[in-house]
Amino acid sequence: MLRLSTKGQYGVRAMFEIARGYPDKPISIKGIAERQDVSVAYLEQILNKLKNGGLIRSVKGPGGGYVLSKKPADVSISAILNELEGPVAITSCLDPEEGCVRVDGCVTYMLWKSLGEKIDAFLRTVTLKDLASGTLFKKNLKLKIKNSK
Amino acid sequence: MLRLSTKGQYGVRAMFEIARGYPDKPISIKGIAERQDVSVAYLEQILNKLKNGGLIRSVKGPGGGYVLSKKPADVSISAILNELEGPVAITSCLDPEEGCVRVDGCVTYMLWKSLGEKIDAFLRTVTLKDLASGTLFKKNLKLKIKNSK
DNA sequence: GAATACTTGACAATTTTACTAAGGTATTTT
DNA sequence: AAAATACCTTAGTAAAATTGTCAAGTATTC
Ligand code: FES
Ligand code: FES
Repeated sequence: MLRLSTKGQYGVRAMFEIARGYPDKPISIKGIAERQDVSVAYLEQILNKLKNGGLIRSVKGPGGGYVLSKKPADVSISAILNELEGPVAITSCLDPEEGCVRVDGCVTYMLWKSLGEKIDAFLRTVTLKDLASGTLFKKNLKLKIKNSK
Repeated sequence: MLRLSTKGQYGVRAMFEIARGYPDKPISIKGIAERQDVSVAYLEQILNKLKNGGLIRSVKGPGGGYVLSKKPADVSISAILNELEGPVAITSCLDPEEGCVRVDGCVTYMLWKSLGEKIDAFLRTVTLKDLASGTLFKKNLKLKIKNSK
């Protein structure tokens, strides 16, 4: 359950590739497609959204591609997914564009709200730099050791 | 993003209703349907799964319904969702029934794995008793006060 | 002007979701 | 025994979302 769409997944992987060229080497869609095994046409869609969201900028012509707008340490996974799929909203009741008439007195409202906040809080702490440096793996390892004690 | 299906949502709300009859008052599908605004036919499907998973047992005949197998404090949201929709698996790569050939060297694998673990850890801490007592709201409130300090 | 590479919008196949329908079984009450 | 209550099980289905593809652009460089 709670599956993330491929668009979100591919988007993060594409952003990781683009981060590798920061700050001055544009990364082409073709290059990303090859290294991450995703079709060029699909990536076009995804990168376009990220560009409109201001996370990356594009360089046309030969040698062109995409470049990160901010340094990798300042681009969180939350920001990427937010642009591609909107904010975390476990239920339609929590979606700013939908809402729910039962909110008052609904026993599960706070549950899904809290969960959503926890998820986003985590995603805000992880950046493209973390992906590149493997920080996440180390963090996770530390947690496990702590828990098994 | 990361929407939970209505099946999972309704399932939790149904379990909350059933918890109210614990330990000896069976709650009928019809009653749940009325109080939670969900169709009887759909609930039948959902409760059947929960029954097969051993979370509830059924009492047939007039005055019958469903009863929790364990006390509310011992039934976590994680257990309910697990039965209805399987374990948390942010990507197909993390799904025990699917997997992924790219796992080695994939920079996002640990990211989705960690997120999934965090989500499940949270859902394991929340029980039906918490829903009924509003514990969650208080917990959340405390967190907010702490963070705003 | 030829090659490279991003841009945009439409569209189609597939899968998942969110149910409905219908007939059956078990239990209790009268 | 019969009627009423309530769970049990499978099948089907319409709508929505997902997961892409396709084609015809525009801009830049060499
Ligand atoms: S059903 Fe919408 S808030 Fe609970
Ligand atoms: S793509 Fe499957 S593990 Fe990264």
